[in-house]
Amino acid sequence: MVNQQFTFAVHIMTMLAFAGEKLDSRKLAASVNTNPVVVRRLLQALRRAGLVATAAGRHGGSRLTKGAARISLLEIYDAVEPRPVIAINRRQAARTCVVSCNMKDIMSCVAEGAEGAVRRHLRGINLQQLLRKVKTKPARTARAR
Amino acid sequence: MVNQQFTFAVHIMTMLAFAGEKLDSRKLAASVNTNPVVVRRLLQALRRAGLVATAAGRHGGSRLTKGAARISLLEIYDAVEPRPVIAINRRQAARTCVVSCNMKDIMSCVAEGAEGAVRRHLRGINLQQLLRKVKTKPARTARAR
DNA sequence: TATTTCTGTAATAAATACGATTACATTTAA
DNA sequence: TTAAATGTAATCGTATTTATTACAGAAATA
Repeated sequence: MVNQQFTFAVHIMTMLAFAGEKLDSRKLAASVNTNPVVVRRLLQALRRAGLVATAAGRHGGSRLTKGAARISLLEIYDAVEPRPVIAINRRQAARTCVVSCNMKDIMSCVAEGAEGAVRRHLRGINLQQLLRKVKTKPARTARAR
Repeated sequence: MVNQQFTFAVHIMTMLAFAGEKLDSRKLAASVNTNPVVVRRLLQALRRAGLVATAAGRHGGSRLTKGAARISLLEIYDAVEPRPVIAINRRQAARTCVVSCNMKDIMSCVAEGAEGAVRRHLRGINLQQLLRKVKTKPARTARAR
């Protein structure tokens, strides 16, 4: 299964931005269609990144710590620390093969470039932009697929 | 387990470019440090993309169909069809939640942008550039990690 | 032509990653 | 004090990925 933590986290953040008030993990989980514990784990990561604040106990829940316009998708991306965009071969190189010995460095360079490209893309998008797309489109127009 | 097909494929292609001659799946597998069958499956994908030609039978093996300078990493990327850079939530949306109903479209847009950024990056790198890095650096200077 | 050495590919096993769930201690409001 | 939340560890089930085995087919060569 593909790692969906980033998607889940963006969904959670969008929900919090849209609601503009404290939401508990049960409500967030219902929207994402997953388990509250999964949401709480992601909220923990978002909290560590300073993006949300959480109140424990009765009537607890989480809210954003700053305005949606000031939160970029890159911040969310870094908060959940997803796997690299391009995985490199982690196993031992074949010592007798020049190519094999150099592949790790070569692919690391390629992977870093790709990672940077994704990061630049995400840095250019903020939560408020996503919010506008939610408000623009009523729920009943949701497409299949 | 993380998908390493792209890394494996680039390694294979770099080997073929470096060798400049037909190599069999056993030799390629030794360099990548994996099983010959894994290599043959990747060669099948590369063959379908027209990047390599394979001879069956005794003294068989694979070689590049064109010069390293004319093969971009994007072609290799497309040949192995890796998973999307950013996975989107595939499950049902919560019909009563406006945000939930819009998230798939919103994230698809974000994911497509990220995919495009990676593709542009890979399009700008060709096999010959990787080859130069191999030739520049002798095997004994390979670093740990 | 028989043998050897490759490839192609299916089938299956093993390792790993991911998300779901259960459980329970802790916190806070009422 | 109780109810309703969070925090977090532990475990399970499933999906994904790679490794391995097995064997049929192809081509070179003795």
